[in-house]
Amino acid sequence: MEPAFGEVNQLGGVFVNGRPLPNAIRLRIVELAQLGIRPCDISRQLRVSHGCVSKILARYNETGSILPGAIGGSKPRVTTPTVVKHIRAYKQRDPGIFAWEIRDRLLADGVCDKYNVPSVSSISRILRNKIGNLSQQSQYESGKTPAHPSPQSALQYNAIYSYSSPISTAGAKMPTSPGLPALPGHVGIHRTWPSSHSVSDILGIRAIIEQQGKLLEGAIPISDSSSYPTKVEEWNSINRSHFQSSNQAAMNGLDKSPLEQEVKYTQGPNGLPTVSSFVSVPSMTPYPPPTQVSPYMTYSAAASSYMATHGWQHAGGSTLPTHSCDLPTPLQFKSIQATREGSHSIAASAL
DNA sequence: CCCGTCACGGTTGAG
DNA sequence: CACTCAACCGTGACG
Repeated sequence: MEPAFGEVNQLGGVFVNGRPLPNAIRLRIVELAQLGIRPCDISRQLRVSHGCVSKILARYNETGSILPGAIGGSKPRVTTPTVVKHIRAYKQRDPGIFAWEIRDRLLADGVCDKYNVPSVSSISRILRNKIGNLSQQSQYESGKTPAHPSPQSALQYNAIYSYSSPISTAGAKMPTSPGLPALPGHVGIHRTWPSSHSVSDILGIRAIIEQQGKLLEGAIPISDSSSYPTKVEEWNSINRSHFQSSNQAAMNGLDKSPLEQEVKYTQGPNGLPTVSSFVSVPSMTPYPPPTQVSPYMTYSAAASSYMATHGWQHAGGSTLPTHSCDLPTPLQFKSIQATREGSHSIAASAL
């Protein structure tokens, strides 16, 4: 059973044991690091354990992704990507082929041996679930190896992060940033948008996306586990929230990260999105005053409301994994950098 | 003091 | 449908 509230770590930050940090915080960790802020200061400022900061940054440098890995589930035992690929090939070559024939062929072609060959029923299920729609790539195809990312998830990550990066700071700072991973090619952002009905088009943010520049692409897990099967309902809700929040984006102005709008949405999944309480807060509290407890406070009117109503807490149900935050305005970043000189001053000022 | 690493107690979800 | 279990999580402590 999942706790309704998170726990508080030594630094006063709120976390939920066993669950990933909100994407917004992960993103912020990377952003701060790219601004040259030391991990230990990031740790203090965001009240995330340094081990965690270290891990997230290490992963980011390695994979280019700020996202947590795929939790749970099990790897396919017999229906490995290779097997699926072969089955698909057989089926394409001979659409009328029977499952038992496929089984025989897998054995004959040496794809499987008698120990790991899928049962006829498994093959049927594969045919039904993974190959029934031949236009749809097998989600497992690339597994966790940084091979080719599924366009779908790339799209979805784009939808989140492109949109959420602090535009001005990212654009200005990123290009020569050292921590930035070398990204394969220059994969255009909208290359991954499937159609003209993409979110960016609808929201009219393409221009923004293009301005985003490097950080944006850095934040997109182009080469990492993005191809890992992603929970569809998450993306549904994300996209939903984007649609839903589109007017708010226009309404709220520049400093409002879209992720915030997602929270607005997720904050009231069962009722009305609690927009009003949200909108006013971030601009008032750039960083938590000393008395406040959690960095999450920054993201919502109160930690309790954040924790209590946040969708990601729900076990089993359709989770809304993206979390939002008010990404620091350029101003805030400047102040951070200004205090950068003394290593303690940041923590002091942030706390 | 900083930071990489890892045991730990936890959650998740495909099989 | 309940269960299993290997994946991942962040914290906290150690070196």
